[in-house]
Amino acid sequence: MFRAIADPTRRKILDELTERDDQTLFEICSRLTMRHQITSSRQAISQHLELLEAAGLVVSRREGRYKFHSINPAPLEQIVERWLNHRTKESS
Amino acid sequence: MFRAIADPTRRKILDELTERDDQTLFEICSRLTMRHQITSSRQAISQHLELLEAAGLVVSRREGRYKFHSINPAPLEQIVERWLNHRTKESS
DNA sequence: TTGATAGGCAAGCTGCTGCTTGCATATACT
DNA sequence: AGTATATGCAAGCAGCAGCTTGCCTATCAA
Repeated sequence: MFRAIADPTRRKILDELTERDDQTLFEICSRLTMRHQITSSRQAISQHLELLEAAGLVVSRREGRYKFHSINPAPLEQIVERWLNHRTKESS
Repeated sequence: MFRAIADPTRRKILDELTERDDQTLFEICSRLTMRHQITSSRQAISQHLELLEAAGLVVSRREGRYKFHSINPAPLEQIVERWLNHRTKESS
């Protein structure tokens, strides 16, 4: 999970999914190319998505030949709990 | 900064500094060895601390031949701002 | 001044990460 | 059935990250 957000391309993917949910691999690819000048191949992005999904940061939903991806920022709360919530302790 | 927390040893260092501030390199080394079974050399930990300091997550204070390290979790707020604060917007 | 302690610098090695390439599978359309 | 589209699998490769090793500097104590 920490490794997942260590890569700049993967962070851009999370940004993209934050802005717009339910995107397919090809949508993400084209939007990354258009708006972030990322020239990676489809397979590269696919592998990034696999890793993000394994980290629990992305959830996917299959629909026919399409696979829609959405962001799940919940695992990131670990960071808050671990290092940021030591003075302002609230309900988790 | 994201790369800084991608390494498990560096995360342990942050944990250690969260628990107890103002530690020297040797203190951190011995505590990592004792309590977390980390067998890395002094130089390895030194390099980790350099990276953490470059990321702004650790601040240091020189005192004679000692160098005291403390945690600064502020940069981690970026993560909250970027992906977690999109529904509950509060003053930071 | 000499020795011991705390830390810094730099080169070299190894394993892993991210990427590409090539092929395979599955679904939809006609 | 045949073709196009959307995605998956796996091998191979280049670059870098983390570690070690060896030596150097600086401060303190005797």
